[in-house]
Amino acid sequence: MEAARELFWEKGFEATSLGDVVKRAKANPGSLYYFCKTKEDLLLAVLERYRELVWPVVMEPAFNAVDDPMVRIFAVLEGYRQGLMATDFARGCPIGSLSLEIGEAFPSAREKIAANFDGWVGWVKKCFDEAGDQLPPEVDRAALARFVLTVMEGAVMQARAYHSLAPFDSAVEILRDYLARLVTEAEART
Amino acid sequence: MEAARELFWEKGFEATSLGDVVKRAKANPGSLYYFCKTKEDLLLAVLERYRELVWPVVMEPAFNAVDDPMVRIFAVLEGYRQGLMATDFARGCPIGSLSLEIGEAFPSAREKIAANFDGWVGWVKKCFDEAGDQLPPEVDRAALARFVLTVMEGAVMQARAYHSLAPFDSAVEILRDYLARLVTEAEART
DNA sequence: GTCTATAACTCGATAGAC
DNA sequence: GTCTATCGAGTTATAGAC
Repeated sequence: MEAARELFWEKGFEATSLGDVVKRAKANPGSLYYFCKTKEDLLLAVLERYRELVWPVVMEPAFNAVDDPMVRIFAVLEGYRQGLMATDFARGCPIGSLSLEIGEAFPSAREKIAANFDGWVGWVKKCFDEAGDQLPPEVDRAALARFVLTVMEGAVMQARAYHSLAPFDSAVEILRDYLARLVTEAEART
Repeated sequence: MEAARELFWEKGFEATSLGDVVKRAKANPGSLYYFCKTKEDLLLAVLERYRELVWPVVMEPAFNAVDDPMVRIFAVLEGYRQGLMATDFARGCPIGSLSLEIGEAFPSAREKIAANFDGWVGWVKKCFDEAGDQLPPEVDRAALARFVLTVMEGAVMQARAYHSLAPFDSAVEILRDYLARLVTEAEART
């Protein structure tokens, strides 16, 4: 299962054969079949696993490291930046990649992907909620949190295509500028 | 070739077999092989074709329909919105999808994907350049144009995952708010 | 529950006649 | 240049012994 998660991340779903999975897991085809009837089931299990991992792997480090909730957002994004660097752009956001690859092929997988996005966005929304009156009251915290995900996914995609952190950094910088303008506006209001 | 382009768009690269391609094209395996030795060659040809299509398909309609370069940006984004609706979220940005699916598998394809992104961003940058002093002078037009691509890709990804235009519309709305703030700042400066 | 062996099929790629 | 036929490898999935 962990082997499947790694391989889907590295090579994608279709490009990973069940043979690859059993080989990586040092198991046998029969054992895989015992736990998981089809490749689609394996994908669903992997997506469920990712949902459990988003807090300990992506969010918790940022929440522990940074008190200011508005700054914490950028610690989360910095995590993805580190991931890109550590893998030499070979791996970005596994959910984003699977999202576009799966498309309409497996509706149940698509739902689990949406659930993964919801979980991610939920944590970021918590930050914006916690920020309180640092943001103007009329700003939609949920929409803003989703926008952070939007920017992260688009930025990771381009960084991988170019093998360069420049598109990622420049996107984060513009997001930072936008949030700073919102904060400035909230301050001017008081 | 056109058949391959459609199928890579609909199902992705790995999920499309050369058999699918010859069937869609009503051709024979031998003919495909005559023009294109490998599946990777076919992918490169498709990506090259996309580079030619970005102006007539994506940009030209928006450039013809809208004079104001800052408004034109949103006509481009509206085109993607229409595409999502017309295909019931089955197809988004073909380059974005191929980008994440290919990853490191085919370096030459990765370069062509980056070239596609460059082309797209180039047209949007033209709009910002044309906007002149509607934007503050210190704003980096190239980075801002790339940010529009970032937002579009992230927004299309989520719209497809949720089968809903809401994440797309909300991202575009926030982008619109950001650009409006830049314009307001430029006006205040004069 | 885990192993070996393999069925049933599809894949990309190609040879050789026309 | 386009056809038919097919190779050999790799695919998902499974049966049946241990």
